[in-house]
Amino acid sequence: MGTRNTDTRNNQDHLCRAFKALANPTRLRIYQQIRDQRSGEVADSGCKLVDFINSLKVGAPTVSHHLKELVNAGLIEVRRDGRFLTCYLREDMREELRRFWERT
Amino acid sequence: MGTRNTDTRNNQDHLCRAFKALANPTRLRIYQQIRDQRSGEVADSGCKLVDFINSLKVGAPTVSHHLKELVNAGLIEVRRDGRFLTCYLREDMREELRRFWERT
DNA sequence: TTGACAGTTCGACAACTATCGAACTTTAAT
DNA sequence: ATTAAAGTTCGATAGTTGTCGAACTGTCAA
Repeated sequence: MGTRNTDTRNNQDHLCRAFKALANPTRLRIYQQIRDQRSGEVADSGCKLVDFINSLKVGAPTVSHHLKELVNAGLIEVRRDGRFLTCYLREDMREELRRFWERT
Repeated sequence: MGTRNTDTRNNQDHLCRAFKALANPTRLRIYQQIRDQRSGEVADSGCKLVDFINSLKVGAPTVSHHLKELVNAGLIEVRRDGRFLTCYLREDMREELRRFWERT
């Protein structure tokens, strides 16, 4: 014992937190944009946070907050690139979620 | 115009509502149980609501509420079968979500 | 028809969330 | 050194959500 169904339970929480992060329209948009911009012409391009702030209709503090939620859920990661924050997709998480929705 | 990006937008909302429905541990459990019990030995078996009420650690009103959320999100459907409510997975929705997580 | 079980509706309440403006920090350009 | 832009932190507020108990509505079996 000790291990019990810890794996299953953690996995549940894991998935649940991911779904929660995507359960908000603004965050879902941000996530999709990061996902879709990846594999653009410039390799390793990513999305700049400032572009989200300028394009979305919510303020900078709100975008900052949402981004943190996505990071905490393990869906994306953020790196400083000169003056800007750039967002990258976490492929491992994406793969995990893909597996959840796989056909039986 | 008229059509605009209505499709994309609706799709967004659609997905968002699905993720929201799965963003709660109890609801995620219910969904997974329905999904996993489907294709059991007895064809068209489904899960009875009463079993959820007895196995989960939340009360009947709460289970009732959660089930409605899953139905409203289009993830499952519910039919009366004699004295019991039985839950079935909505394969169309599952397919839509599978596509969302597909590899690029 | 009565009783028991299955499930819903309602009102309440605590906890959580999205958003904002204001004030702050950090980074780089001049 | 100044300045400007990028981003964060804080406190407040309005709205949403999960849960419950109590009271209600079926639905079947005896």
